[in-house]
Amino acid sequence: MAHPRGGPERATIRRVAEVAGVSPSTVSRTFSHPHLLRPSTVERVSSVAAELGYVPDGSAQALKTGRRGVIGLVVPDIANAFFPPLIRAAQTAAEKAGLSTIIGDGNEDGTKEAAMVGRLRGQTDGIILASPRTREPVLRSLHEVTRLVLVNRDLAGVPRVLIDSAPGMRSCVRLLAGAGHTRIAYVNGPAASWSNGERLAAIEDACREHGIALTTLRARLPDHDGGRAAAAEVLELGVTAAIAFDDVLGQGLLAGLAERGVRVPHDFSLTACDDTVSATTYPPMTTVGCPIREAGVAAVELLVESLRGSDDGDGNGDGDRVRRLPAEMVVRGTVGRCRER
Amino acid sequence: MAHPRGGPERATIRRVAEVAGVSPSTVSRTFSHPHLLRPSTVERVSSVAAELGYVPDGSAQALKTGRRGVIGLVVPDIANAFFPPLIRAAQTAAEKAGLSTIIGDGNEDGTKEAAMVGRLRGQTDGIILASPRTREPVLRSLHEVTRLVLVNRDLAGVPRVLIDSAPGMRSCVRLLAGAGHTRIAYVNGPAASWSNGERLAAIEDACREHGIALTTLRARLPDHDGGRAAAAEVLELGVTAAIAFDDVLGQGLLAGLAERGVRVPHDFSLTACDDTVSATTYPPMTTVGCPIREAGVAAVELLVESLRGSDDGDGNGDGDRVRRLPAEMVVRGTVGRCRER
DNA sequence: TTGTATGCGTTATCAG
DNA sequence: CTGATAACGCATACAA
Repeated sequence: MAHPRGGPERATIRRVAEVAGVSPSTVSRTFSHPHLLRPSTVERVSSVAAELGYVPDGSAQALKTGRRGVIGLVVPDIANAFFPPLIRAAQTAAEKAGLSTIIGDGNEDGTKEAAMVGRLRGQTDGIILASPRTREPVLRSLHEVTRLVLVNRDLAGVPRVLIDSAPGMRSCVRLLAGAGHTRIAYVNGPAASWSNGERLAAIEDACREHGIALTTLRARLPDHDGGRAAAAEVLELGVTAAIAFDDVLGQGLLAGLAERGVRVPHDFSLTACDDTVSATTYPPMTTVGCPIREAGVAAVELLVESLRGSDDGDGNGDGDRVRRLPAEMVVRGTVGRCRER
Repeated sequence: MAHPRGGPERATIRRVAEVAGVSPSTVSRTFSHPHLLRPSTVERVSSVAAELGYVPDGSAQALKTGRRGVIGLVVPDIANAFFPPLIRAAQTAAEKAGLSTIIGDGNEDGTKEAAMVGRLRGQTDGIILASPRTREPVLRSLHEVTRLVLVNRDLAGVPRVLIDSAPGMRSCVRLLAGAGHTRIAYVNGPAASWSNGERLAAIEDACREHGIALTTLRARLPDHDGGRAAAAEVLELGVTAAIAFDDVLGQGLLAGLAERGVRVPHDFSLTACDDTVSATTYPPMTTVGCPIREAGVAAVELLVESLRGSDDGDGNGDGDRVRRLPAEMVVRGTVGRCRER
């Protein structure tokens, strides 16, 4: 009915030109450079175009101009609560720059991730890789052939935005120290995660400074169930507080503790990182508020810069472009005074 | 460094042909129809292409073939926990069909949503609209000019997949009735939501059947805080159980009840819908497990069918394509025997 | 099995 | 301010 056969007959620039009684160039200019045309012409052509349901064919535009108007955004796992806000912010920022966003899911797998980038290369103007699991040399060779921006991966020479969770992590340790805790545990995140390394280092450092004994462990999987299972292990350690790699793990820990009758923050203290779900736990969780949205926007900005930088023949912009965004602690309700158990 | 100026010099099919000592069409066939070529030729061309970092230009392919290899997926809010799993599943299914996915965020705004679709129209082969907030006539006119698939919106004539939460909702009412509850409340979701209407109707029906008195209310906003605030209101109603439109609202309710010292399920019973976060609440929430991933896959399948249907000149497929996916109750720990308060 | 020629829809360049 | 023309990179019909 709507599409009798062969799909909707897409109106072309030529058809609009015919009906409007102008040349194809004029139709083109109506959409790309209306300021070069007499207002009345723009008006007339526009209305004809609307009537015919004409939309410029992106493929043809891309072929001619070399700009596809599409960027790629590859994340390890769309369903991980960390990424949707980032995606949303990036997508909005990109749209403002007239860019659409293709999402790629790397499935927490560096190889798949790299393959995605390879695929996307032919359909996009540039790609943002968030928390890439890809190995460094591969990442570098990808950067040779595509405009790349990294999020939370520190690779000199590649434009990148880094969320610096160290200050927030230090604050957490300080908060725990102030509450009298002297033995705490850190529950690690994914091994391939740059952020995990950074967080661990900051915590180790702060613990040294405050004379706190730190034990580290790794959940079976860095997800909710992993955290829940890790609760038992944490309790056996004889610590009075724990810091989780991220909110998901923290929330799992919280559930695991509740299941075992351990009341937070009365009997045990807990902090996490990211502020993705900690406002919705009960009790609300003290965490480190990562500027996830800002990171998404910054990544798009870097990419857009890089895109523009290649429009003029000038090859500047050689500076090592990095944007560091500090993450600060958000105090909620999961830290209490130390009580020996 | 990597991109001296003018960006990475993209290798073209012609350049590969030169280096490999074959004609451009042979290079083309190497990628599109390798079976038409002598294996040794494919081998040689492939290696040259790899060396040069050649990737077929999507825009040129699209222009020539009329197939862009990209579909659009527009959702009201990427950050809403309901959509990431759907996006992920759809994206994976699309990839298997050789399609990339552009995500659009409609910002819970029908007008923006429609504008997004208009924009995406020129860059995609078809668009999936999940839980569209767009008004029916607009949706219909969009369908005139683009291949469209709807999720959770029942518009005759437009291919659509509908998650039927009615059976699950009925089960919830039955479960509550069995536990002795005779007065319950339903906390509504977004007014423009088709799903909310369906759920409410099913609950009303089941309550009649079981002789349960139903009160309905609407949270300020259908989010976590809205649910938390609604807890007070629900308690004043004098009901002994509540059903929330979705998990997010339910989780908020759970938090609000906990804050007021009401223990779930001992003092009060609660169920929700979607199964997005209810496995991670404490206690884990009894809910209705919507086949979100299946819906995403089904939507892609419908779209792919529709895409293929227009390849051959045959204009069949006029049947009203609908896929209904039943949602069943998932029992967890938030329903207990009725205890008058 | 491979090469040659043409055109997809658009925009940039150049004339007028 | 507007029109004619060529070319973007590729896939295909046709020729060899």
